[in-house]
Amino acid sequence: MAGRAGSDRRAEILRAAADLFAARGFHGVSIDDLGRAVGTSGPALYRHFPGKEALLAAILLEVSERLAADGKERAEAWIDDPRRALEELLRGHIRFALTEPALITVHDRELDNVPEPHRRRIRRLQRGYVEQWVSVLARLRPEADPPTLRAAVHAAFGLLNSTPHSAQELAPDPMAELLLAMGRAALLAGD
Amino acid sequence: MAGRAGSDRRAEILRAAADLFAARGFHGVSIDDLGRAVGTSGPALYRHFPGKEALLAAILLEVSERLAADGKERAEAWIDDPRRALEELLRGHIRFALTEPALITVHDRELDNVPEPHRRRIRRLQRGYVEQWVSVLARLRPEADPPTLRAAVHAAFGLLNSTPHSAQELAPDPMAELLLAMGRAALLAGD
DNA sequence: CCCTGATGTTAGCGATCATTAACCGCGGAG
DNA sequence: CTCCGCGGTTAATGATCGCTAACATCAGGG
Repeated sequence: MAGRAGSDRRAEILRAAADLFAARGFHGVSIDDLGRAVGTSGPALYRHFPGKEALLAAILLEVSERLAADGKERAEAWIDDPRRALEELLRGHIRFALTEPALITVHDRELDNVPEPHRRRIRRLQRGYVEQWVSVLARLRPEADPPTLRAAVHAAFGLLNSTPHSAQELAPDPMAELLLAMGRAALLAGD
Repeated sequence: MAGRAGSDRRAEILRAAADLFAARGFHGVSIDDLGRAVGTSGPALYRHFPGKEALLAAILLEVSERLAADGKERAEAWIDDPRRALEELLRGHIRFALTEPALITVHDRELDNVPEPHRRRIRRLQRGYVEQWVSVLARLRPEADPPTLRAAVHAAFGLLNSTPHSAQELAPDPMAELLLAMGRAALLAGD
């Protein structure tokens, strides 16, 4: 099945890189490690990406875009039902975290290693995603001020993103239910 | 015994190392960086620690011990009031996370870089700490099975430990209150 | 049939890394 | 006084790093 090998290569490299970066950290993975993970030599990667940092940037950009787009879609679909919108945001994020643990891990650990041209864009996307959650939550908790809501959303992300590290305790399905219940309760906790 | 002066230096090195490891990751910090952070040259550190990995091991061991000991103390002090025991566990962990963000960060990111003799001990301490929480929580939620409780505790740690990354949104005091409310709600969420 | 672009390979370059070696000032005990 | 060990220095070593150079293979179109 060598049919469509060419264009898949880029995605294959990014996936392998995300797994390795998640497991050992950006600086803990060498170019040769990355090449070996896709069955080539190290320098072969320079035919697809200009450098190691570009790999990381591509991973983070794609993740940030997916999260932001998905969040926007869900929030807008339930624009008049914030309770349901929050539920959908939670489900979407949880599904992503359980499906792509490596991406979630890299996404919230390695931003500092992305060089400046791309870092700003990734930050913007991340901030937009957070604000999506904040604006939904603001309608459910009108008494809370925005800084508190932002901190609460960040804390909830910490809860949801912890899955990759604790992983094997539970099967994906009950884990999703557990995270949903905990995330909802945490975000709606008055005090 | 020259205990005081020598051990000041040691503690100073460990603190600087924790800050750097938290900010840039274990592999992102060089021996020269570590030396510079305490006003000496890089190789001077070998007068106090056998190597870079030993620095990390010492940091993680101390943190794990502090958490485990503190958790045990609080849980046993309220052995007959699990509601209060959970409250105390939460407060203790939150205080630690807010007071020592670098230690918390290194503690849950860098275990894989600790070589084997010490890693096992650190893991044992960490597991003991988790079980402390689980056993308190089990009395508050008798219907839940242990794997679910363990996963819930890990998720709660993710929530509490996210502080260092979101940090500057809120002053420490309201942040502590927010985390307490969210952690309590998340852990007690029936479903 | 060759030319060319895409995608590999190995060799090598300069930088940086963790660690060791060799040396030194100094404070306090005998 | 002397000696010696503690805690520092600079220099050097071998490994590894990201990346570039130079070359190879091969498919397809003219």
